[in-house]
Amino acid sequence: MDQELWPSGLRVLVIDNNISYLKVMEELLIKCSYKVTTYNNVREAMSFIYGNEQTVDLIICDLFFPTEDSLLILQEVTSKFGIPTVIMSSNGDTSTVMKYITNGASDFLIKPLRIEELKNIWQHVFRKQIGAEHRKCNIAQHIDQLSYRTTTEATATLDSEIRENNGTVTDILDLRKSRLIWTMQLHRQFIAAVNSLGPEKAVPKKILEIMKVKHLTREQVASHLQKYRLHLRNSSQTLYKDDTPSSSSYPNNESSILRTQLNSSSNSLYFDQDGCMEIADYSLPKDDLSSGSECTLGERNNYSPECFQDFRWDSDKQGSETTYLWNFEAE
DNA sequence: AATGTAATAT
DNA sequence: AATATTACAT
Repeated sequence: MDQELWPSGLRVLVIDNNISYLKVMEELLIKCSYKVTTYNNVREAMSFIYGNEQTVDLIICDLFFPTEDSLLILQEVTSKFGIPTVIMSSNGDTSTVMKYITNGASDFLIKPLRIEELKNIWQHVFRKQIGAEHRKCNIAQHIDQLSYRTTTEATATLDSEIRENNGTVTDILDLRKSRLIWTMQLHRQFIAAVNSLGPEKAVPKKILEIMKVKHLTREQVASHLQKYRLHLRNSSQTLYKDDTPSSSSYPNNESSILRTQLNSSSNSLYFDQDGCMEIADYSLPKDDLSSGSECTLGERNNYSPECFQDFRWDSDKQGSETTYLWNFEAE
């Protein structure tokens, strides 16, 4: 339920003149399941923002001491577009922090940043959303067990903001109604798992293990399997125009399976750029978080992270493009 | 305890 | 329309 929500896909823009530190930041943010864009200078970053102000949810900007360009970002971008901006610096003396905070920074973080600090930066997006009605914030959503308390707080805050503004902010995101989308890639993996198990042995739990997709639940696989078998029955019926049911309970004809694979692969949508294959570092079980044992990213993961995918969907893409279509109900 | 199925909900 | 959830049987 609520404790399983995580704002995956939050689009973070990082600006730092140190390119190697940009890499570090990128890795950390990706581990948080955020989408990352990086720039090593303020000028290019600014021009990017001006063309893409709807696609940036949060800015993390280094404190460029000599020129104070970061102040410029704050005053221009933050106030103009309402994009929350976090300043980071290795120098954290109070007067500096004060200056940036009073100029609109959402937070001031001291380098080097740990992932624990970056995990929670999404909160700034929620807090800042008031008055940002012109922005379309299509944030991909999915499930995680992290930040139980803060997540519920933030969604509660969001709720009240939506009520106050009466719909102007409703397109921000509602973390509570996220659903898995069976992309063709996901479906292919599902099919591969089913086929490798064989029609008799393909049961949700085994399929789930073979697929190795993070956050995918047994129930989701079961639901998909149910529909998949419906699909098989239906297509085998139309194939043979069969009024005499075959001896086996499930039509195990390879042709329908094959056709399914062909159909899906004919729509060759490989998703390399938008992170559907993104590897995230999450642990799996949902248990009682009130027990006080806070889960850190990856610390309870029995599996090596790189063999897992993470399912996500990008709301920029319309579902019809990525969703697997059952051919028996086409049209 | 996990699964299959159908019905129902979102 | 697609996915999630539920209820019940196995």
